[in-house]
Amino acid sequence: MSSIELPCASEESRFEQQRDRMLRAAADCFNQKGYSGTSLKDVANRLGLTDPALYYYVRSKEELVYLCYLRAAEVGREAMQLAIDSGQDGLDKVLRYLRNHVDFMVGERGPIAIMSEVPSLNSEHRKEVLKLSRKHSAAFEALLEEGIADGSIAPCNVRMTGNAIMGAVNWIPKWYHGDSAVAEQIIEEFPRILASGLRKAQAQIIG
Amino acid sequence: MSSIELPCASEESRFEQQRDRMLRAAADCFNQKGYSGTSLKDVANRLGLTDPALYYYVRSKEELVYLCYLRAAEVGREAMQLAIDSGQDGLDKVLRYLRNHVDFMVGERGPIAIMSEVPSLNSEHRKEVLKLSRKHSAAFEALLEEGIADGSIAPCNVRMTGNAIMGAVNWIPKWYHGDSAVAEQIIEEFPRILASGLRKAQAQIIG
DNA sequence: CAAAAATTTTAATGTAGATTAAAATAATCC
DNA sequence: GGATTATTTTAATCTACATTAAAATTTTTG
Repeated sequence: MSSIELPCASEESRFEQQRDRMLRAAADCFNQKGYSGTSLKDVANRLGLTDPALYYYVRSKEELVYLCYLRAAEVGREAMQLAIDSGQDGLDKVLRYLRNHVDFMVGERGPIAIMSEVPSLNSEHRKEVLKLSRKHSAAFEALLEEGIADGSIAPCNVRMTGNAIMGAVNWIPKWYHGDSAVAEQIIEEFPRILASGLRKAQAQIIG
Repeated sequence: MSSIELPCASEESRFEQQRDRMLRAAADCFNQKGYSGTSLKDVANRLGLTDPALYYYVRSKEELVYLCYLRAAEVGREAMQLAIDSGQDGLDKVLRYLRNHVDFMVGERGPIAIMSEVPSLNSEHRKEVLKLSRKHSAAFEALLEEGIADGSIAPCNVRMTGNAIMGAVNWIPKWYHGDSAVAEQIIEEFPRILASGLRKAQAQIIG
């Protein structure tokens, strides 16, 4: 109730916004130049800042990486939740999750940092990130189980299958560099290939 | 012409052997502790050496990484060649390649370094590694094309499909840590899932 | 517009870890 | 076994960042 602009919940504070810009710049640097190849200066410069300015937003480079990974985990979680909420059967949810996640990665939520340097996080941060990561894997495996139970997905080793698919997804930032035409191809082809596989359907005897 | 033991081609020199041990130790460290998280001391200690000893085998840490990546590329190339030589149709070659590559990664040729830090290589090394990498991708895509042509693989966007599958494979060292029971599961499940996909085969009308 | 708070800068410090040099040990060879 | 070569070590640099401190600027607010 007012003409006064209070930093209401719906509108992020300038601080939050800047910090998010920073995290995305950092994610982009890490993905493109590698972790050891990107200095705080690189990240700062991309924002038109000088390196010490970043310390207004994070305590350390370690925390910068940590926050990038938290952000990555959060995006994955959202993609998952959306899929769970809107999907029909197990397979449909899996495919929706894939589409959502890829959509986020290559779209306005990206870039998202590849979690290549989890081991260099400090013990506390590492534990938390690993926990989120495992939780996400478990959720994905649960979708697979669901699909197997409801008959939409063929029986499989869900652990390995999950690893395979998550690997394909996690690797995307390695080769995707912002070309939106390619983004569409990813979104089109990934769910298709993972759902149907390479093998050409044959006229087959159903046992 | 002699009873003198020349370091013949078939038997690697002690130097070569030690160097290879070093590269594998380094790959393992990089995969497990991350690039920035592993110092030369870490690698050296794992071999029962002290850090400066490594400089007898490589000029620099950069070269160490470079050699790890060359080795990774070579293993991939061998897996590919083996598959090309022994496979029947396109799909069969693809699956053999997958099996071979995974076999190597988790077996006596491993561990193999994830190529996470290509961007931190110097310009010359980076170019060479990228060239090998692209060559390998191209070879894989060629197998897909072959399969599509001979009818063993369903038509697809080979670029994206290749990226997806290579991603799944490249990510393995992130979560595989030497458990041989798991190794068997990988070898069993990866080719299956990538060939057949998630979807449960339905009784279908063949168009 | 002045004062307070927020944000960024310039300049200085610190340090881990890569690298080098020189010496020591171990292996090889005649 | 003594000399030569190969390998590793200890001890000493060197440097690229990350980080901190203090000052300057910009933004907000009453």
